[in-house]
Amino acid sequence: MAVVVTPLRTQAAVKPPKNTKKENTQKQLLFSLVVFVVEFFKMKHNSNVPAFLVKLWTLVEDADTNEFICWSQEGNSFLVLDEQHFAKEILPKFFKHNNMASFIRQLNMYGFRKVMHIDTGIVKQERDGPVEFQHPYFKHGQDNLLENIKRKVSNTRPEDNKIRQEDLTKVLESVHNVNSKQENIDIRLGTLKRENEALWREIADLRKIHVHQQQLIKKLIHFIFTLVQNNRILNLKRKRPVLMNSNGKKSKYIHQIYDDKVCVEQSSVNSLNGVKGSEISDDVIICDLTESDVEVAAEITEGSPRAYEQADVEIVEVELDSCAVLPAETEVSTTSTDDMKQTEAGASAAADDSQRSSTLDNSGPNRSALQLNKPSGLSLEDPVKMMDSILNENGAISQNINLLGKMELMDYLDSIDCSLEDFQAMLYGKQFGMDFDALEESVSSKENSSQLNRGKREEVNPDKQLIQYTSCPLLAFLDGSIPHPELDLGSSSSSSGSGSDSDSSYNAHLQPSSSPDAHVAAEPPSELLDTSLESKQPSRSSLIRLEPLTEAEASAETLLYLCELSPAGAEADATLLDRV
Amino acid sequence: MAVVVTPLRTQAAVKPPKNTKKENTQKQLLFSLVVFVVEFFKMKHNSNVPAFLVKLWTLVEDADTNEFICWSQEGNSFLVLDEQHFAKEILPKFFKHNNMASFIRQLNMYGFRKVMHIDTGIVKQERDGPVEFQHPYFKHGQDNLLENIKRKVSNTRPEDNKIRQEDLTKVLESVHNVNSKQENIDIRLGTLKRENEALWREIADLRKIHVHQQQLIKKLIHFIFTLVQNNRILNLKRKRPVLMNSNGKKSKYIHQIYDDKVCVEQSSVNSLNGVKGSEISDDVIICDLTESDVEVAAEITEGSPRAYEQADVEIVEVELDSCAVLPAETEVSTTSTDDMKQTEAGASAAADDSQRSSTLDNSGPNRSALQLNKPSGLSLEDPVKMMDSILNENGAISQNINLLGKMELMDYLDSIDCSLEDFQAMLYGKQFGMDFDALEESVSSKENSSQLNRGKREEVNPDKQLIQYTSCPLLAFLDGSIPHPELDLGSSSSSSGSGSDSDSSYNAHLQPSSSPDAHVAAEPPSELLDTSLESKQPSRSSLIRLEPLTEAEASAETLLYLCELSPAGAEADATLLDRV
DNA sequence: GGGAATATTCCC
DNA sequence: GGGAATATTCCC
Repeated sequence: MAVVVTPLRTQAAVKPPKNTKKENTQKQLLFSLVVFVVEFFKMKHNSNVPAFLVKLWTLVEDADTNEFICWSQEGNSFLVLDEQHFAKEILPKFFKHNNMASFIRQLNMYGFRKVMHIDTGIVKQERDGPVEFQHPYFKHGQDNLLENIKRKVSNTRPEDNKIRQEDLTKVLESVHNVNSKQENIDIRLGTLKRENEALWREIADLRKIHVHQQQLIKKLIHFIFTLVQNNRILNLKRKRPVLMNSNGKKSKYIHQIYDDKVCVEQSSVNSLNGVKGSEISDDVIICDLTESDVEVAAEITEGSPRAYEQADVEIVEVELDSCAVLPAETEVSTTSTDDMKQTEAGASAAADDSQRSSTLDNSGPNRSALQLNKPSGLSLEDPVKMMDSILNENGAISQNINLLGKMELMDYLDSIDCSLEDFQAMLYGKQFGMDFDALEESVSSKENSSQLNRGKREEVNPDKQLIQYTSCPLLAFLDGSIPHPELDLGSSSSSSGSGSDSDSSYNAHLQPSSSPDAHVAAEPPSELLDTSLESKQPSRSSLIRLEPLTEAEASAETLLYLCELSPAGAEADATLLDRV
Repeated sequence: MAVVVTPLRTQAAVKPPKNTKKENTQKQLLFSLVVFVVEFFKMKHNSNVPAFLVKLWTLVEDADTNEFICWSQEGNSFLVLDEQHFAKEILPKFFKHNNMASFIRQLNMYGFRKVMHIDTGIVKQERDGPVEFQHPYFKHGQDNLLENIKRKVSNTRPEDNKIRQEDLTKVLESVHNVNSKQENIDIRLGTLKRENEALWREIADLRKIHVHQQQLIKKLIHFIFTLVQNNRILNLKRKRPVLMNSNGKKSKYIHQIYDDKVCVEQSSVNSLNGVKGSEISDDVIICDLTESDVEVAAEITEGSPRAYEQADVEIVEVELDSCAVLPAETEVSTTSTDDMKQTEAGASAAADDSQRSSTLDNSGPNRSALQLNKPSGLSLEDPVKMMDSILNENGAISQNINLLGKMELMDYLDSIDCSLEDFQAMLYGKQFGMDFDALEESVSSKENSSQLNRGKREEVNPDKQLIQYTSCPLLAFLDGSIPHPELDLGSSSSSSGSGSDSDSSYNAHLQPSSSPDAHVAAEPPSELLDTSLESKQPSRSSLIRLEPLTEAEASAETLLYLCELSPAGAEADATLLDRV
């Protein structure tokens, strides 16, 4: 199959045809003219106006083709009059095709719009009728505007890219958001972790304190129990010989105790003599005593035993702070109870028939004393008063004591006195060899973490501040129980009382709930610690080392042992208790 | 300017030219043939082989053009022999141009490669020499392969898109990663938050316990102090009349105390008689006593005061667990000390000249007793032994007691006995009205959070389990101090002792450090709580309500007050202490 | 009118 | 050889 195609065409664009044989003279001339026009135009406007626009401009301007294509009347659009002939005869002279569609496609490509005539537009859409195209920058006589006409760059791709770009931007934006969120969360996580560690540390501290305190309480109560036992043995000794000496009172008390209740009856109020001033709060009457008053009182108390008129007994109680005698500020509290308790089955059975021969009364009508008046039932009262009342109940029981040998009694009293003083001295003598630097360090680290908490973000409740507790319950106790260290230090001569914080300061930290609310775990910590942020707990190490360690250190270490009783020790203790 | 271009060209592609005037017959024929070939080819292969490939195939196959373009010898490539003539004479018949460059551009566009001849390639690159092109699917006689030849789609855009797509995929991937990370972190954050809340709750609990315990300790020691004071007053009363009765021993002790130390000297070891069995641990000798032994001992103790041969004194101490007399299991410990302490300046000054008339000894060579041998200095010893020693020191002081009026002494002893028994009854009588359901609830919530901890991620240390402490220190104390509830319940007749956990179980939870290590805060919690995870703390509420509340509840509430002393109450207490 | 593939040209 | 702009064709 031999196919020979002879296209007789010209280069419509810039370059002259190379060695085209058999081109006739006319065509070569026309071609040269087109080339010249395009090149001239480009030179004239010094711009890269696309070949299509130059050719179109030339075509419309050319008067020779006005019967097929020409300017409109106003000169802002052009008309194609004979579409068929224009495509087949005119187009090939300028373009590489003879298709009106391709020509229109190019027009559209450069932003030309077909001018729609309202009258003819919809009705006839006449075939072979003239078609009109316009472009804002394609105007008669203004070829300088041509350079503003831009061919549409493939509409899809850039738009697509733009959309993609926008998507990408959004995605990147969200990534950045997520990243910053994550950083925030990381920071919070770190803060929480640090807080958690601090919490665990504090819990460890508190647990140790708890154990210490438990052991201490155990020992204290054990101590008291032992006193009771000693007392009981003495009671046994003194009660057996006097079984027949009965007035019915003793057995009554024993029955009361058998019912295993404590029933404190109304106390009697004694008159006050020689009292310089008094504070009255509820049932408590507190009297200021001068030194002479105390001496008078002591002399009165020193007097020989006198007859006790009342069925209920009263006893003088002198409270002394930290083993020091402060004559000018001595409080003497007096109360009376008629209650007695007996918990020991065997002893009570043995003592069932024993009687109380008489009641003792150490307080006279002219005694200088503080008096505590207890309400009946003694429930739900001020604990201080309660404790005082318990203490004062001691006086209510001193009945059958005269049946015991005087030597034995004095022996026992002295033994109690001695051991109590030992104990007291140990408590106030010296503090423990705790590592207070470590405590301070932990305090400062907690402060750092709290600063982090405040500086960074919400949700970290600044109220959730950690409070450094002293890891030694006895220390804390002393802090709470010695209101005025200077007074204490100045007055205590026998015990090396360590300086300590004021009671109020400590309480401000602890924020103890003032009501006996049982819902301990239900309360959010922030409520518990509302005001604890403001007050800073002063370092205790300086207080601890105020006085050099002396021989009393041995006692201190002993007490430390009391507080840090090992499980083995506790079990040994339990075994002891078990076998008693 | 009139430009007339007359392109004489043919439609190289499919469609026949429409109404092209002045096309000669030959050209129309050729055009028809090309169209036929292309359409025939498409029909034959039923595929859309691009026009360029069909035209090229036709051109190479056509024998008439073999002098310009033809197959190679092997038939897997084609040769363009006369490039100049081929471009100007042959190309226009098939394409809309007469440029060899455009032809080669199309070849490259479809993946054709120029065949480089090694001998001629670099050396001459001869002009007008034949050029050879090949394509794997452009082979002589195999037109069916043509459909495998694909025009390169604009390399830039799809690649660009592909790259963009890859980037987008990566970005989305990272976003997903970040999101999942964030979810994980959120979970951990939630876990940490819950843990934190639990920790805060526990800290609140522990702080309350701490406060409770502190108040309890305060009250206990206050109680003991008051006993001391009472004792001291009695001592004052009994000592003043006997100032001249001196043997020098008393002043020695007073001086020791003035140096504010506790110095316990070596105790004497007494012989053991009538002992059924003995446990020896360190310095402690624990003896099992039969009931008859105790009775014997009691009878011996009940005997009339005898002469005390030793300078140091010994006293019998009987420890009883929870107020119950267990005659078969009574432990009697005996120690001797020569130490006495006096912390009260005024009292000591007044008593400076007082003397110890004699020493008391309750232990005979044939006494059935437990004996505690204390080392000198009594430092760093077992706290149990320490406490025992303190208690036993009570015996060391019972000297001048016989100088006091017998009535007074008995009165005081009974008062102490009564108050102690009251206290004891209160401790064992009834527990507080705490909200134990709330406690249990918090326990279960903590278990939930711990399960979360284990199920989710690393870093959440499973050892960091929270332990529910009883919020009542006295409860905890009772738990720890009553090893065998059934024994206790069975034996204690007077006090309503509440059932409790065994001592060992409780200790397993607390994990108290067995060494007096002062670095409390430095230890990680996991070490503290190593074994505490496994054991579950049984609910205490059932134990608490074992017995209905009786009249003793009043005492219990009183003790509750003791434990929950309000700051105001503490200050009132402090004021009292201050003024004493 | 315009999307899309191919074609042609221009340029590196 | 190939990127890129423009041109042409095809198609919706």
